[in-house]
Amino acid sequence: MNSSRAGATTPRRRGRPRGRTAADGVIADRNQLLEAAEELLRTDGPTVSLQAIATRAGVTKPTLYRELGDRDALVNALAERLAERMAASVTSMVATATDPRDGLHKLVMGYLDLAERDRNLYLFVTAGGPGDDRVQQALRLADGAAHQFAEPIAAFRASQGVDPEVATVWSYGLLGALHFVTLWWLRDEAVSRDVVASQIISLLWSGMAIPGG
Amino acid sequence: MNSSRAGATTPRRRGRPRGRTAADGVIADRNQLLEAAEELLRTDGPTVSLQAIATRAGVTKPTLYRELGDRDALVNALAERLAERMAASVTSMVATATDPRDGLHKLVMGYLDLAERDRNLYLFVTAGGPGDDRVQQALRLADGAAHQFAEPIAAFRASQGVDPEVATVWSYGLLGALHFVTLWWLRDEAVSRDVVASQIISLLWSGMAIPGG
DNA sequence: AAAATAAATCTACCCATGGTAATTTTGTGG
DNA sequence: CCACAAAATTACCATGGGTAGATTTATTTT
Repeated sequence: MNSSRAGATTPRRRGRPRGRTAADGVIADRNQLLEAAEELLRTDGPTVSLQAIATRAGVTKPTLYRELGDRDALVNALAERLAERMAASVTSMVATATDPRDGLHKLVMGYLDLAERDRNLYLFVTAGGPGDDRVQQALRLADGAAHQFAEPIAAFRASQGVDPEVATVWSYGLLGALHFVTLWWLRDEAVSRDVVASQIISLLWSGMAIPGG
Repeated sequence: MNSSRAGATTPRRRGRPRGRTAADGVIADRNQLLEAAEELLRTDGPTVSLQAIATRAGVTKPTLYRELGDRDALVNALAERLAERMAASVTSMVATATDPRDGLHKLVMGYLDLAERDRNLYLFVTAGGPGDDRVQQALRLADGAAHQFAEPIAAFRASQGVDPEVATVWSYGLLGALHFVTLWWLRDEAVSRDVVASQIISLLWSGMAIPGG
C-alpha cells in the first residue's frame, strides 16, 4: 500500500517499484485511479486531461493507460461506476414504492438527485469526449439502465394483459426525457426539483392526452 | 464567383484575391463554407477536422476562422441550419394534422426521417465535440426546438383548461425521448421506423399508466 | 549465487488538431 | 504616387492523446 495519498505531486522513481509482490493490489490501483479521476472531475469539470488525472493519482500517463486503457475506456469505467451507484440508489428507493406510479416518482427523484450531486461526472459520462462513436458515447449510461428498466416495464405490462413489446423503446424514451430535462434543469435551475419532477412524471405517466379530450 | 468547385485541392494565391470589391459576397462565402462542412460531414463522419473542411472549401484555416469563428461556432451554425430544416419539414407535416395526436405522429415521423437522412450531421450537432460547455452542446438542437414546441403545447392545454406551466419541461422531455430513441434506432435498427414511431408515440401520448389500472 | 528473464514504471517523444501571429498581395483614398 | 486597409496564405504555438524505449526491481532458472 505505497503512495496512499491521492494528491501526490511527484511521481514515483523510475523503475519497478519496491516491495510490490507479483500481481496483487492491481484492482486496488485501478480503483485508486478511478477515484482520482472522479475527484478531479468534480473540481475541474469534464474536460480534464489524462495527464492531470495521472498526476493526481501519483503516476504517469503510460501507467494510466496500462491500467485503464484509452480515454474512452476511462469514460466507460466511470460510467459503469455511476450506473452502479445510480442503480443502487434508485432500486433502493423504488423497492419502497407502494405502486408503479410511486415507483416512477422515486425513480425520477433518485435520478435528479444523483445528477445534481455528481453533476460534472454526470456530464462527463453522458456527453462524451471527442471519440469516434458518438452514439455509443451518448447512450453509455442509458444502455445499462435501459436494460434494467425494460424488464419491470415488460413484466408490469404483461401482468396487465397489454403488449410488452414497447418496453425497450419506452425505456430509452424514459431515459432520454429524464436526461434532457435534467440537463435543462442543471443549466437553468428555473424551478425547484419537486416541480420539475412532478411535471416530467405527469408526462411519462399520463401522457399528453387530455383526459376529457 | 471564383473558386466555385467545392472539391478544390490547391488553395488560392497568397495575398488579397483579385477582383473582390469590398464586402460583397461575404454571406455567399459563409454559406459555401457551411456547405463544404456539411458535405464532408456526410462522408467522413462527425470527427472532421477544421483543416479538412477548409481544404474542401478551397481556403485555409484562418479564413475559416474569420468567417465562422471557432469549432463551437461552426457546430452552432450547422445546428441552426439543421434546426431550420427540421422545423420546416416538421411544421409542414404538422400543418396537415387533423388533431393533436396526429400532429404528434407527424412530428415523430418527421424527426426520425430527418435524423436518418442527415445521420452524421445529426450526430455532429447533438453529440458535440470536446468543448467546455457540455450542457450547451447536448441541448444545442433541443433549445431551439423546445421553444417552438412549448408554445403550441401551452396553448393547447390552456384551451383545454389545464395547467399550461408544464409546457417547457414537456418540450425538453419530448425531445429527449425522441433523441434517445432515435440514437438507439440509428444504432441497432432492430425494428422498423413505423414500429418505433408508434411505440414512442404511445408513451408520449398516453403515458405508462394502464387505462384500467 | 550469478545470470537471465519478467514486470512495472518513468522519460522522452510523435502526431494530430484547434487556434493565432506574422507576412504577402491587392485594392482604395488622399 | 504613396500610405493604409483588406483579404488571404504560410508558418507557427500549445495542448493533449497515445506510444516506444530506457531504467529499475523482482523472480526464476541454471
